[in-house]
Amino acid sequence: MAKAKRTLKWQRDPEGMRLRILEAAKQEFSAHGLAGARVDRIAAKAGANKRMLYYHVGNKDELYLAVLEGAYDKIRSEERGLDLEHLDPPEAIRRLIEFTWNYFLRNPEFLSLLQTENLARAKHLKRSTKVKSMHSPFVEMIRTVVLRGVDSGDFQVAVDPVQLYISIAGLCFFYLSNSATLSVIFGRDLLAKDAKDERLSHMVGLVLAALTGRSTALFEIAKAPKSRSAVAQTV
Amino acid sequence: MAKAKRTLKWQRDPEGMRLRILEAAKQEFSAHGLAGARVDRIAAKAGANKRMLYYHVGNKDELYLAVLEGAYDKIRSEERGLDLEHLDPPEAIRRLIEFTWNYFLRNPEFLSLLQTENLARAKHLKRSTKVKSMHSPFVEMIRTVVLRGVDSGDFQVAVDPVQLYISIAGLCFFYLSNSATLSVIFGRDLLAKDAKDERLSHMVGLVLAALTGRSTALFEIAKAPKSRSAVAQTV
DNA sequence: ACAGTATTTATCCAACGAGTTAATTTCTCC
DNA sequence: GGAGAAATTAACTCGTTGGATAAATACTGT
Repeated sequence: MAKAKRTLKWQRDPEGMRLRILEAAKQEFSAHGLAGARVDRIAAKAGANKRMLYYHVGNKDELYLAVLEGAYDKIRSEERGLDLEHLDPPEAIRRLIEFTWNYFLRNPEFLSLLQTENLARAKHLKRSTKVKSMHSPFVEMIRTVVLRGVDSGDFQVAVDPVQLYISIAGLCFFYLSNSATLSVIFGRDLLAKDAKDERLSHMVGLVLAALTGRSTALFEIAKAPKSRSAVAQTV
Repeated sequence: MAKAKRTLKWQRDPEGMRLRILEAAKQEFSAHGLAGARVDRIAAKAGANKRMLYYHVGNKDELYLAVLEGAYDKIRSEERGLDLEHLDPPEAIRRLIEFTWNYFLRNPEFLSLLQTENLARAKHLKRSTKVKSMHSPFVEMIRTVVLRGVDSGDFQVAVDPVQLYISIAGLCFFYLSNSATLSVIFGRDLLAKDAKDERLSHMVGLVLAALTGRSTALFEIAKAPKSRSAVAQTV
C-alpha cells in the first residue's frame, strides 16, 4: 500500500502556490473585508493548507498588505501603457476616463480593497514602502496632458492633476463601489448595461465640458444614448 | 449597609438608553465595519450591559440596520431643509454641493457606514422598507432645479437628476472617504484646511462649468484660492 | 541511495465573541 | 406596602478562528 504513489502528489511549485494564495486572498479580502475574511477559507480556495499561508506569505495582516500592494501595482502598471502623450489633450482625458471606468468594472475587487483599506484609515498601507514610489510618474503623466491642453487652447484652466485624477476616479469609483446601495435607494439597477453606458457618457461629458469650457464636447455626447423619460440625459 | 442607597441608581430611561445604544453602535460600526465591530464594545460605550442591546434593539444585524436607517434618515431630512426652490439654478447647485461636502465632513461615520454596507453589497439595506421611500422627494427636488435651469437658459442640458446627484456625491465622497489612502499614495495631506478648501472650489467649478457651459463660473472660483506651485489650480 | 532541506499535512488550543439564562433591582399602580 | 411588570446585571455556553506544533512527504545534490 506504500509503493503505488509514484505520480507526483504535490508538483512542488512554491511560486505558483504563492500566487494562488495571493489570488485567493484577494477574493476573500475583497468579498469580506479584513475582519470578515477567514484564513481557512483563503487556504481552501487556494487549494492549500492553512499552514501554507504562514509559510509562504505571513500572517493575516501581511497577507492583506501583499494583496493590497499587488492591486496598486497592477492598475498603475496598466496605466503606464495608456500612452496619453500621443493624443490630443481632450482625447487623452477621455481615454483616461474610459480606462479608469473599464478598469474598475473589470476589477471590482480593487474597489473593495480600497474601501476596506480606507475603512482602516490606511493603517496598513502606511507601512508599505513600495506603493508610495509608484505614483509620481502617474501624476506627471496627467500634468503633462493638462499643460499641453492649456498651451493648445483646448483647456481653459491648468487644473491640478491630482485634483483632476481624484475627480475622475471619484466619478467612476463612487458609482461602482456604491452601486449596491444607490440602486436600492434610487430604485434603479445601476449595473444594467444601459445604465453603465449612460454613466460613462455622463462622466466624459461632465469633465470635458468643464475643462474645455465649451459644451460642444458635452452635446456630442448627449446625442448618443437615446433612452429614458424625456427629461434628463447625459452630462 | 442596605438602607444607604436611596438615590436612584439606574434612572430607568428606556428611550434614552436606546438612543445611547444606537449612537455607540454607530461609532463602533463606522470605526470597524460590521464584522470588525464588537458587541461588547458597543455596550461598554453606551454605558450598558451587553444584554441591553438585545433587549432594546436586537441582535448585531438588527442593530446595524437600525444604525444605517438612522443615518439615511438624518441626511435626507437635513437636505429637505435646503430650500433650493428659491435660489436661481446655478446657486442652488452650488448650495447642494456645499451642503453635501460639509455634511460629509461633519459626519464621517456616515461615509464609513455606506462603505461598509456597499462592501456587503447592500445585503442589509435591501431588507429595509423605510429607506426606499425617502428618496423620491429628494430626486424630484433636484430635477426641478435642473429643469428651471434649462428654462432660464442657465443650463445647457437637462441632466438626469440621479446622475447629477451621484456625480456630486461621488466627487465629495471619494475624496473624503478615500483621503487616507489618497494621502499616502500622493504624499499630500488631503485633510489639511487648504486642501479641503481647494477641493470644494474644484468641485463647484467643475460641475457648474459643465452645466452652464460657460467657464465663467469656473474662473470666478479659480481666483479664490491662491496657493500651490504656479501650475494647477481649481477645476 | 542517502542526507539534508524545502514543502506540505494533520491536529491542537487558547482566546474571543455572539448570544442566552436566570437572578436582581427599580418602577408603577393599586 | 406589596404584587407584577419593566429594566438591568452577572455569569455562562458554545461555536469559531487565528495561530502554533510537530510529524510526514517530496525534492536536491552528491
